[in-house]
Amino acid sequence: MNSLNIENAEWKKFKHLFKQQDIPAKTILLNEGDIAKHVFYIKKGCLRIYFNHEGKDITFQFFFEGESVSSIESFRTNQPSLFTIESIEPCVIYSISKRNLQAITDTSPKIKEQIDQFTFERLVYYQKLFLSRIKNNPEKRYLELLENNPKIVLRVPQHYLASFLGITSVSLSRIRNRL
Amino acid sequence: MNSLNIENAEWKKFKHLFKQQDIPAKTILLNEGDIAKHVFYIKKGCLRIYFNHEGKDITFQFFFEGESVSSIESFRTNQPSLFTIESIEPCVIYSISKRNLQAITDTSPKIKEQIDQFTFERLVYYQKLFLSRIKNNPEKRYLELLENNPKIVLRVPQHYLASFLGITSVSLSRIRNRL
DNA sequence: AACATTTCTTTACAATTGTTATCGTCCGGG
DNA sequence: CCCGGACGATAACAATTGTAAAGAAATGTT
Repeated sequence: MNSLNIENAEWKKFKHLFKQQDIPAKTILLNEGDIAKHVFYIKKGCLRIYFNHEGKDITFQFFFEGESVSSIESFRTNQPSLFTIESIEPCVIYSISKRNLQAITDTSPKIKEQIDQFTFERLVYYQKLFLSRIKNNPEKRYLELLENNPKIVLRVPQHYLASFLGITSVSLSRIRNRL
Repeated sequence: MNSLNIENAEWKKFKHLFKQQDIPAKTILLNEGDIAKHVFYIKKGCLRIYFNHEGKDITFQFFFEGESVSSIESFRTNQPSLFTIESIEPCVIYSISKRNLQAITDTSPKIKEQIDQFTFERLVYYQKLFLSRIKNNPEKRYLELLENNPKIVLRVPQHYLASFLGITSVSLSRIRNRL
């Protein structure tokens, strides 16, 4: 899910079009309000995406090794991104420009197909997140996350996690305490 | 948004592949757990999609005239649908089978492109719903809905609306009373 | 090593929501 | 025309969450 594995044979042909970036923690790769012009692939480390709401940062997704990240709708529509992409840990990132990715999809229908599939999987992912919000209260969402994505719980600072779960870190503390 | 307008020139060529259905209120077009084999276009009326959670129906989207509906991920992946599609009012529906839609997309790259765009727009829609859940409390979500989609508020029974907003109908009553 | 910053926990209080139940209204079927 | 079910409003109480503040623990920096 949400993986666009660029480390297979089909992609290797285009490896020269990717630029490697070694970045420290808390580096911003895309700012909320800017137009996305790159797609990022995480070779090592983890990222979060968040937006500012009434002065507070709200984190709403995490990404790890082997996953690709972009403000997919900004990238595609040239509208300002709704969120910021930032590293949580020091990372090794492969980035590709829109122009170069376009060159690839024009050359390889197979890769275009992969990207459409990637887009589709994000649809399903957001649908599931949305359903999880509707179905469950914060405590259940936390337990669900523990079961389905323990690595997120283990690896990510707790206040980001709380934000992701839609609660305050105070409330998350209480939930953990109850269990 | 979420519109796949099948009433333009490109689609008219394939009109014979659609079947018209006149259905009363509370008719189920697709059952949760079944595999979606049709896409529905609403000529008249409105539909909701919902799933059962611990004995209760949870409504999570409404559709009106001019919109297309399917369990898009079930349709595409042949997995059981996560939700039921049901009419709220008496409706006139045009439905098309997967087989026939396949025939169309194989013939018309333009329509394939439209469907990919439709899929993409649903991605953005779910993302926005998800963000709305994160950002706003139920009262704000209600006000946001009033502003952005007043027709939903006016046209849909209140307990479906409450379910959609992620609250009980009791709580929605209170919110309306406060305003 | 010492200091500053960030992160996490805890407490007390206020506000919101859920639950359960009752009651009134509306609408459609018999 | 009456009756039953669906729908919406309201009340009382319990449970959960948010807010604000303070302090402890962990982390990073110089």
